[in-house]
Amino acid sequence: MTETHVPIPTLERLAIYLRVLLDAHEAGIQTLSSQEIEQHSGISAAQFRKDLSYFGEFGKPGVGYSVPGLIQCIERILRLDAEQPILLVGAGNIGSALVGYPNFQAHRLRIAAVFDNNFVKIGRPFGELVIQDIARIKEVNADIGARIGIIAVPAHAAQEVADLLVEAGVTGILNFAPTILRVPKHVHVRNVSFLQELAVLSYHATEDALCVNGQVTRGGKDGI
Amino acid sequence: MTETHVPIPTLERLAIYLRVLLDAHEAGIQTLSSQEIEQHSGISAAQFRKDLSYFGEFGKPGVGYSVPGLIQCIERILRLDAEQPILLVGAGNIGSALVGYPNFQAHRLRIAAVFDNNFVKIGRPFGELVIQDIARIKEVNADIGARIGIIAVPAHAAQEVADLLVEAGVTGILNFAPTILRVPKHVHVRNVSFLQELAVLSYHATEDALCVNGQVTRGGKDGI
DNA sequence: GCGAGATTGTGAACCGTTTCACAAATCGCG
DNA sequence: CGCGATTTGTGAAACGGTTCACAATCTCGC
Repeated sequence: MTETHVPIPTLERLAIYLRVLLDAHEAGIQTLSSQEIEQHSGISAAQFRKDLSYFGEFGKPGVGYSVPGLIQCIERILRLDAEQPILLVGAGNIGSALVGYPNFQAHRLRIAAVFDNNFVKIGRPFGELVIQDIARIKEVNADIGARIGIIAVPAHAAQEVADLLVEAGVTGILNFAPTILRVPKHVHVRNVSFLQELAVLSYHATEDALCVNGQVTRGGKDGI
Repeated sequence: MTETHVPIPTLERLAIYLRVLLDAHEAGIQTLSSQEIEQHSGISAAQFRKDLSYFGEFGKPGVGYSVPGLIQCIERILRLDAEQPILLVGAGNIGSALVGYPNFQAHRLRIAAVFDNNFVKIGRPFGELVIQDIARIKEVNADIGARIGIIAVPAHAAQEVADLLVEAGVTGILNFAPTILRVPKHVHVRNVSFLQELAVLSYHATEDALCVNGQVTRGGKDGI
């Protein structure tokens, strides 16, 4: 375990392992081998061990991993051992789904404030929160100290919101708007695009041979 | 361009290019070079050209790519040239956000039916649709012929829904439930996990040195 | 028609992640 | 205690995707 850069895929899988471990813990299981983790997660035992090796040694040869112990370690790695406050921008459909999402709690993720720019919505209740004016986001986050923001606004407003989030001190953005965000190097962005996901599925949906492109694309004098 | 396997990341990017092209088309732009695509998409020009090379030759050296022409080609590749009907299972918060999502239309993706198992919800309107009994999904899809399904139900029900979707003829599943789905080899699954995304951001949120694991994890006689 | 300039398509090099395979560690049982 | 069975942690090999670099192609203007 050399103190090196951790691959993003490893971090993504860490969250999966954590879920498996929490389920096992719920079921009263005390120990799990990498083999058993593979069974429950669909991720190979070797991959699991390699992923953990970026952070240290957590298992016992011949035995496996202590479920509660590993839960604690992964939570610490992912900074989910203390409550992680989150700013949500956009009180629309997606924002609504997020504040109502039941699984955040178990991971100590908490949407601590909701913002919108629509003055009709500002002041209204939203889940257990009240929608606040996006203009006040920096001021509000001075109290909250959130490092993570979620953008759930239309594409045309996303960049502006991103700028505001960064200014408010956020270093990680979960972006639901279908746009490329420009942010400073120290800010991490993760995009969630339903369209992208469905497009990939759409490609696989029909297994017909793809129409050959040569003719179609090289026909007319002005190209494709 | 050898008829080879297309990497998933390439398909994902294809959807991004399509969005950029549609925007450009909207703006009346007729031609775009890979360099300009890079500007708008954040994806390198070389990557763009390589991605397209899996499917044929779509550009003209010295000129670039015809915007309307390339839109048509990518739509055909992604099977978005004809309307792609989709089955949605789960009339909760996430399902609600999806039927209200405005961007599907431009990509010819249409949620053609909504299902739930809650008899209180069945028969109620949901967006422009009416919630139907999940028990009838196979029967209903015999008419619709959808190849794509979306799972927006709690984790404990997800596998059962997946089985029903497969039986109804679906070959691609977009899964919002935090579970590993077991499906036949010919079915493609894509998982969307808010928790996973936020966990990765959470890891980066604090740049403190990670607590060294040696002591913490190897202390007690029963390991971690 | 032809040369200058621009841009594509793609084999080859590169790089990071995944998989493999095995030495080292631990446990249980006689 | 010592041996066999089990499982970890990790270098090394294999793999797959990305980047590079350049020949081939095309346009434009003179």
